[in-house]
Amino acid sequence: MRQAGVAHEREARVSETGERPGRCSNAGLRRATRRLSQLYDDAIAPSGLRATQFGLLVQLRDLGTPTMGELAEAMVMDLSALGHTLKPLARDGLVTLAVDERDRRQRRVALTEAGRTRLRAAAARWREAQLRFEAVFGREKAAQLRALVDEIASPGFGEAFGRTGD
Amino acid sequence: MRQAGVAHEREARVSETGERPGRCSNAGLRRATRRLSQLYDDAIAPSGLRATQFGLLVQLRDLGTPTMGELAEAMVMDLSALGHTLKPLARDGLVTLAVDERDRRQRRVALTEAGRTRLRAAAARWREAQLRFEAVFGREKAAQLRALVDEIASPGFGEAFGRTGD
DNA sequence: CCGAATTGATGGCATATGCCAGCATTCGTC
DNA sequence: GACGAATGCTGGCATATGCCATCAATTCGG
Repeated sequence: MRQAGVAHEREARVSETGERPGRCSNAGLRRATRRLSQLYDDAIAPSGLRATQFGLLVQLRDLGTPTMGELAEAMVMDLSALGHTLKPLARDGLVTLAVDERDRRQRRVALTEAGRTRLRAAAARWREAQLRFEAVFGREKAAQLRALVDEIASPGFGEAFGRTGD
Repeated sequence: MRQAGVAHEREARVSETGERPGRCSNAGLRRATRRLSQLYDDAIAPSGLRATQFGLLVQLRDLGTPTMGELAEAMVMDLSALGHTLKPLARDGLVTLAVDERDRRQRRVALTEAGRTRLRAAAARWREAQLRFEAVFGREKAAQLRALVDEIASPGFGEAFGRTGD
């Protein structure tokens, strides 16, 4: 029952245009992400992968042998962040980085056999977590949520918002 | 490097029960969070706060002088993670940690005047980002999204999902 | 009141993420 | 073909997060 009565205090000062923003979408998303990551992590951890790493490997499997840049874009992740994130996976022999001979600036990322094996093991646990989530939250709402976040993650959204950096 | 026969494999093995989980909700949420955090960060950064810190300070303002545990729960954050996150804020004099005299195990977190000032400055920028997000994404969908993530972040959800750790 | 169990927070370690400053490589141009 | 601009990635630094081991303080039994 805690955070029920705090909503009104900051409504007062946003009256000129009538545009009253709701609570922070970003903060809400982060909270939900922390919770959900913990739930998926608990489920996947025994396989030796974090939920985040699992997601990365899935994306990698789907893309084949993308360059770091391509993978970063697909993950909606900063290039350097991707590099850091790949390090423990490379160290453990789940992925490899290889210079692209066509363009030696680029690195091609690839799943190793060990990576595929690990991914399969994690996938079984992931599926349980996913089904459980959909059961508890509701398949309908889960689908709605995915549609909404996918739109935000889509390349077009960033530009529409006014990204100047790309 | 073989990669044939990878795409269909996950379709094939989920037929027994007919429950075919969709794409990973967790991964989707993370992608969206990265994107949105970047957008809010870009907007808020000039005030000297990260979007995450801003959210934390807002929560702190709303709670008053909670203990670390209370604040962590409200943020859906691990207690130690909260401790780490507070460190730069305390270092910069935006928040204080004080032993609770009633129970000396507990630390009470509080916003300093500098913290309130910084928060106000950031809030102006936040509001622009928030309005822009709602304009681009749609107020309706933004509201839907917040409702969905708030439910996931709510205390009840974690338990319903089968939290064993609490 | 003492010692054991419990609770609240910290410190160490590891991953997750992002920004910026290089470095290497390629591309374009003259 | 040399040179400067553009591109792709790595490394250093800082925050974001979480787990576990530990320490400190409180509570509980007896």
